[in-house]
Amino acid sequence: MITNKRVTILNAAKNAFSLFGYKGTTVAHVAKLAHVGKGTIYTEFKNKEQLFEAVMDEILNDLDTIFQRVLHQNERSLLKVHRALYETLQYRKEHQLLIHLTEEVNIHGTQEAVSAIQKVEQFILDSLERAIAQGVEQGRLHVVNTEITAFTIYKLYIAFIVDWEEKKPPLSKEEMFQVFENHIFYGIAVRSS
Amino acid sequence: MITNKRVTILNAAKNAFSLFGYKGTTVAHVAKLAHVGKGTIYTEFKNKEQLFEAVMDEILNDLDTIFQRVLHQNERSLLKVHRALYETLQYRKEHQLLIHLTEEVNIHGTQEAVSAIQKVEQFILDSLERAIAQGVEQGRLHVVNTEITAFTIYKLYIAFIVDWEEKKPPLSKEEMFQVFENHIFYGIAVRSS
DNA sequence: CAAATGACTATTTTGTCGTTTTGGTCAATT
DNA sequence: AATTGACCAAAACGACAAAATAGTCATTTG
Repeated sequence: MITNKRVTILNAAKNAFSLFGYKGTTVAHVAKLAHVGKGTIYTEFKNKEQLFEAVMDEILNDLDTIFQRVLHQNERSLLKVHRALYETLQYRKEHQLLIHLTEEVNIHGTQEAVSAIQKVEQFILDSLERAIAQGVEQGRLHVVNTEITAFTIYKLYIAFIVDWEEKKPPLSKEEMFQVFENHIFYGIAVRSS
Repeated sequence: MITNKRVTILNAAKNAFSLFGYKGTTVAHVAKLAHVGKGTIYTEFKNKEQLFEAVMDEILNDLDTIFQRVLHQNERSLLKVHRALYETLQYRKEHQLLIHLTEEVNIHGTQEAVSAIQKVEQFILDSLERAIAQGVEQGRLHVVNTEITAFTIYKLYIAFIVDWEEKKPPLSKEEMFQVFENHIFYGIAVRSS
């Protein structure tokens, strides 16, 4: 066995949490998936919560990778921010674990699920804010308060990806970009003179 | 007694629902508040659900009044839309019943509460869309799709009035307007030439 | 006698308590 | 020394009883 114990357990846990959510996965189940005894898990992780946090950290890493990759591409600020956010939320939407956690928060009020989602949300907001600040420094964006702007853009995307799709056909990546461009970026005001 | 039976019951119900939400108010309680027998309620309303819907209709009426009043003032489109939405959401936020209903939806998944809130939300979206269409006709706004723009603006306000306040000090009416103006109306793009 | 009523019934909600499951430990095993 | 799974206390579940509530209807009332 070349992979070490910790990684093996972590992968098993990632799968289990992804399939069944936080409450839905038992430590015994993770142990079975990882082909280790239950006690072994407790030699690597203090308790179930810490195991879960380790898994979440991996996911935050994935998100970071996505953000870094997109933000280093050579595009105009606007498109960058859009692409970064869109891909992040797409990943978030597709990732079974995050879906399960969101459902868990609505059904039981699992504390772990709540703070996990908050952590992910805060991470996205922070990354977004940095991207915007970058645009401001380059003189490409006119922004009074980067935190407010990051919040605005984030909520707008969430609204379209989550709420809009509850009653209307989903917007494509390009349509989302149009909305973003027309509203946030250029504004709906008709310019006189 | 000059007020008729139906109105008396409706007022009592409005108070009761406002104080305790849908699940929290019992028909017996409404009867006592209205100083009528429980059976009397069932001569005017088919069941608890219909009584509740009658109360909700009154509230939608209030909202309509607010919208009409603001929209007939002589101001530029932007300010109108802002003011209409802000006052509507302010009313919504202050009205005990709507607060209780929102909480109810989060705790139990009361069907009545869900559809009531959806109804209110749809009403606001429709009114907003009409206000925007008006601005477009007058050549004051450049909008591709009034439904999408209404949705965008509405969600933005909700985000600031509900989510933002969970972690940051609330924005004043003027600050809200600034955000609205900077992002949706003028856009954050820096204009060259 | 038509409208109003509250005691009554059927249904839903809440509380309880014994059973099962699960997170975490630790003495036995490798 | 590292690993393990039987074991234990605590939490979750669920079946059932008790309480609360929506809705009905025979009786009362103005």
